[in-house]
Amino acid sequence: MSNQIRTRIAPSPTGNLHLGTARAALFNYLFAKKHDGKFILRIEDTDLERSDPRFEKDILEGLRWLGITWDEGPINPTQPPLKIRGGKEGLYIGKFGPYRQSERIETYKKYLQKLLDENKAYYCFCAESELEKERESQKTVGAPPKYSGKCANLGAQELKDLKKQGKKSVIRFRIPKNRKVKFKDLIRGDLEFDSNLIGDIVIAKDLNTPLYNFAVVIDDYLMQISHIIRGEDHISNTPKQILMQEALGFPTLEFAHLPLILGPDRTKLSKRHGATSLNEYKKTGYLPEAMLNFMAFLGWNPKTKKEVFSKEELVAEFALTGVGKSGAIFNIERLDWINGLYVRRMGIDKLTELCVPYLVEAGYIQKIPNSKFQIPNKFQIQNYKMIKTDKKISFKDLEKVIALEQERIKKLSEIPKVLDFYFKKDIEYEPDLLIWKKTDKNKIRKNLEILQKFLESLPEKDFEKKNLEKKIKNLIAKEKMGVGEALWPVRVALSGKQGSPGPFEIIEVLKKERTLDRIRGAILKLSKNIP
RNA sequence: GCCGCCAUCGUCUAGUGGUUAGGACAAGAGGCUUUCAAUCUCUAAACAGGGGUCCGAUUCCCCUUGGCGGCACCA
Repeated sequence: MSNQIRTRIAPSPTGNLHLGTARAALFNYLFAKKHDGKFILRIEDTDLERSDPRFEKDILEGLRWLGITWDEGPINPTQPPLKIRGGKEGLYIGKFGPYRQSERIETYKKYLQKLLDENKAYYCFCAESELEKERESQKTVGAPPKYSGKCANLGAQELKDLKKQGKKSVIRFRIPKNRKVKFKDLIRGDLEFDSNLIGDIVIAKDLNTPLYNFAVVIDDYLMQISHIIRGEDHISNTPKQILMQEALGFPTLEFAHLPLILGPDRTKLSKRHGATSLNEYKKTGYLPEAMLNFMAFLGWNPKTKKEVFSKEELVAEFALTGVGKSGAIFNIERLDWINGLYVRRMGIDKLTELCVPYLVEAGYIQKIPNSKFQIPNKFQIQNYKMIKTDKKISFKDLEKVIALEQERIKKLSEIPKVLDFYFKKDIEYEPDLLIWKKTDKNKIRKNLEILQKFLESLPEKDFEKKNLEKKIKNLIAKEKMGVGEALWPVRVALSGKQGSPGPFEIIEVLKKERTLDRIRGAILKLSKNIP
């Protein structure tokens, strides 16, 4: 069992789920699954000041949204899948909750005491301001900024006195001198650090307040993590952690440092580059499958020409050897492309379901109470009322409307804007937009009038794309109108847009009455516009 | 400043001691078409520089340059 691959993601709940963290989670997940191992989630909330349950919730929900599930954790005592516990907030997703460092303080205390007893760690009473000054002066001399070791060898009496005075202290780990710390990074190869360049690091504020570098070492050991896959920004923490593992008698483990995700200016992706939280992308209407596919290619590639991967395919193909060494710029155009791809491939019922919230938010539709029903093996759907026109719309009709734009949108949030012509009562546009190329205005108006009359004569049931297209095309030929001169103005009259779905498709969803209203409106506009 | 990591089209990248240096996104041109989108075809676009090693380096080594990361009583 000890040979089992076990990976983990260890986010701190001091912010929403960052893209970098999500990608690291994905790589850890893929690596574990590929090798029939376990993937673990551990919330690193040792910094109580900055940690917030809200962020923990965001992290868990984000991972769940992506379909990155963890295989261990405290068992959910209350069966519902997503539940906020009273008192201390926490939540479970599926069967397991996350491990939380804040709940393991006693464990760390034991090991902290052990290091102290063995004189591998010591109390330090230096004030922060003192240390800062020290670092400053070291920098000006060109020396590596590190702790001087002032408190490293305090006598027992001295220590007692300082404690008695109530002087504030922290616990430092004694970094062994003259050590070349070597380790093999699975992505970068052999790496080496000189221990003399590392100062004795603070591993806890006190026995009950461990700090990151210490808690990670303990947990990775106790949770039997086999591979640490994390961002490149942790490379320089690695020698410290290895030295601590040695001091505690823990076996060492494998490391793999991922290239960073960069902003367009090639610096580590951060807020000033725009959205860095996964939930912002979710809100914009990126699909989890697309997000996953996109993130996997940030630093990894399958060495084949295949670009589109499901989660299962990623698991099958993933290998650490396919991970590159240099940072990758977060290229949103590529994300848009791949998201559009997934939008186009999606079943229309599912797509419609996902678009509804955006239409609700835009104030176009609202739920009709008690109209819910279940699609077998799928999800609950319901009917809606269109706010602007005060008409009902069934889920089926809504599907037809969304389908108009399925191949035109890149992300779900675009849907209200491109479909406003359907949900609004009246549309606004410049009369000149009705003019096809350089066609004469009167000609355009005449064409519209011919089409108007023709449509008026048609029964409601003929307002169906295939049928209608044939009939109108016949009419155009018969009247010798010219396809563009006839169809462009109709399309504009119906959509009010430079670009939109075709006129027949729009007519089908708009139906007879609304179609004719709009054509009449267009004719009126053109008449007014004549000098 | 110190330590470390990295370096192929604008971007993500494949690749090799001898290649027309390949693909994708984006860009441009064209086809289809009433518009947009989708789709199809085509075009332009890269081995940071300098030394070695070698018959031969984009590839191996060194240096330079550049970029980035870390250097907390954050993680």
